[in-house]
Amino acid sequence: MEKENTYYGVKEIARRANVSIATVDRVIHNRSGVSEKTKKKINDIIKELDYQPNILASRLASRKIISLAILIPRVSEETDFWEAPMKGITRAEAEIRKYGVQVTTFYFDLNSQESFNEQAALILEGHFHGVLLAPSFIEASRKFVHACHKLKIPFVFIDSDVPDEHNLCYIGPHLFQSGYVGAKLSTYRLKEKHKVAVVNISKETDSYNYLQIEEGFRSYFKDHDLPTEIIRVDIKDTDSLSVARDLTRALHEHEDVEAIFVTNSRVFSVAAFLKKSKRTDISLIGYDYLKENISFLNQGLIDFLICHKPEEQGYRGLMALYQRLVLGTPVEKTHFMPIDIITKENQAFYQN
Amino acid sequence: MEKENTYYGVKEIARRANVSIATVDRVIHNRSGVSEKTKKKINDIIKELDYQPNILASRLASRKIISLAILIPRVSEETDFWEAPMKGITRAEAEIRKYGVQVTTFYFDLNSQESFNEQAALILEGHFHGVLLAPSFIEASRKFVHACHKLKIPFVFIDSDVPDEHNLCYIGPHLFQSGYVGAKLSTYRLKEKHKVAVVNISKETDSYNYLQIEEGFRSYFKDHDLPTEIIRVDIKDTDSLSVARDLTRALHEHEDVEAIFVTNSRVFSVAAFLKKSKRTDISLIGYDYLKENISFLNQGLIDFLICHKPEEQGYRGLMALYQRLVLGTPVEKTHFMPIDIITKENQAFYQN
DNA sequence: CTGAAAGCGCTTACAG
DNA sequence: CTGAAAGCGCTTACAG
Repeated sequence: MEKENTYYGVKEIARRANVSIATVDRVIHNRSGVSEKTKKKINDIIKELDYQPNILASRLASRKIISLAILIPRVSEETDFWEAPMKGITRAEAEIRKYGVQVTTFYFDLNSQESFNEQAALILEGHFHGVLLAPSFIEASRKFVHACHKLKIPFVFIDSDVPDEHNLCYIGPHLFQSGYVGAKLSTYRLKEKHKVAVVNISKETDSYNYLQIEEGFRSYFKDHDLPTEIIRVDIKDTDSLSVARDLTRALHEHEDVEAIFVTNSRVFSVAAFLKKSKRTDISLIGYDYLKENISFLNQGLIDFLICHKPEEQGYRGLMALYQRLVLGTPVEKTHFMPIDIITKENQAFYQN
Repeated sequence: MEKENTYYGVKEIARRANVSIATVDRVIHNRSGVSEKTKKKINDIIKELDYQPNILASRLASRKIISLAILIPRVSEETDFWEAPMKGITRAEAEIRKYGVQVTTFYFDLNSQESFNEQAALILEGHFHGVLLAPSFIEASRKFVHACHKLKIPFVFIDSDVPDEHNLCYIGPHLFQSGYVGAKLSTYRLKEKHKVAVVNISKETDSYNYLQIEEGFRSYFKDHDLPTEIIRVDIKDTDSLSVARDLTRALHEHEDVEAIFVTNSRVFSVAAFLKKSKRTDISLIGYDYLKENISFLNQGLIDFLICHKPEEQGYRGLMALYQRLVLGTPVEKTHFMPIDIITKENQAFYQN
């Protein structure tokens, strides 16, 4: 019950260095206006005492606001995937608000690179202290983060990565390995024919992300010397009618497809198609814990969903900026999310 | 950049109520010595202003230490499962230490109920403000938590539950459903014979926990009208020799077992046996992300591991006490952990 | 280059 | 039953 830790604070440092606490504060925060001599003296004492600043006191005393910007896709009618990261962001915000952190969210339209650029420009004008973004448009994101880097604004990627940038960190899936897991799950109900389809439903079917996933997917079959034939179906129009049309054609050409792997969360539209066309013989694997997907999972039309904890991505992304800007502690450059496997049986307890 | 929130604190409440902040403080903390009249006046203002106390300031000003006790199994040579919850506990402790929380851990021996009772008695003497425990011995735990309840010490269960107690909350798996998932995973490589074995390796093979898991396991086959025959193997001596001996006997009696489901983390000893006896035809499912288990998973001897985030259980368990004792916010009575499915392919990114 | 003093929003004796 | 004052460990103008 007694307080064992003989805690040393700025006061004790000041006493030992024969200076005022204001000077100690200057040294702690690397502010200018301290002679090299006293600076060294104070730093030595800090080291000796293994001084740990009290963030509570620090944030309480400082009325400085730290403002962060979020740049993510708007939730569309097509998919509410981005609700989950937003939920994580909101949760993190609630936790760090009391430390004087303020968050502003900017939404762009996944179908419009222009909207991304517009919002990015707004952020640049806003003099934020840090940025969290989903770099859905790679080249546009590159330009934007270069500007951030010039302004010394730290930025964090979630959901997908842009390699070789000066980002504070990346928080999201290891896409190749995720595709690899998808392949494994696709093999469970394979029979003699061994034909599977990779289905891409997206305006940008050859974006870096999808290519990574597909590469992982194909590698699994190679690594295991499986005779499986892999066909690829690209569906650029994401509405359900187009999906049904394109799938009808593909399955007509390849009658003996036994499994379909959808590379993103739009697997529900494939499930709906399979249901309508009574093709429950085909096993179906896709992404993300969306209400629609879970419904098809429970109906047995989707066999597996893979999920990368989108909510946690948002949460951790914001906390990484907080760590950097408020606590000043180091942040790991890459944080891969788990590749969670969701089935009908375990879905009820899944945590995004 | 500007501070938008017009924040009202005790000072403003005091001003409006025409009292001192000391009196406001008394009302906020429900301390005695305030007339009903002023109490009501202050409470009304608090409601009107939607006053949210600033925990930073509160913990900074208060030099009160909150001491918590942990009662969990010691890590044994047989299994290092309990390292994970401990890691979570340590992480939570680091986070809340600055709020004046102090944690003391008491270890008991999973093979000795006596050691549990001894440690429990020590905790009762220690005047702790809260307790986190793994109720491995149900009856002994019942007695202990009754004593806690009498002393008004809140307590939290992790890993397994003791129903109908006055616990603050339970954080752990839904055991029935976990067995259900285990059953599903056991069916993947089933062929014509359809015979599976449930293997219990524990001193207490009919503890409540294992029974729950087994019930879930059996229910899956019933629910799906599968003709599967389920045999049960109880192994009371947990060393590898005994396991090998008992398994040899069981597999001799039942030559056509196609899958083995081990109800706890000791699946590695079954894997070792299968490896030695070259029975890679048998598919193997078990529990927990232990080094040894992962090794066998990677060798292909274990097909699936189920995991309930033991580290998170420890973390959340401690945070629940913190929530109750420091923040005073409500805590959910039951928090089921996800039932995670781990394979060779996704294990590298698993988060305990 | 340095320091004295006020203040952040609370809690805690102490006095009445 | 109530209040004045000191203090928690910092930061922030301001003065020199």
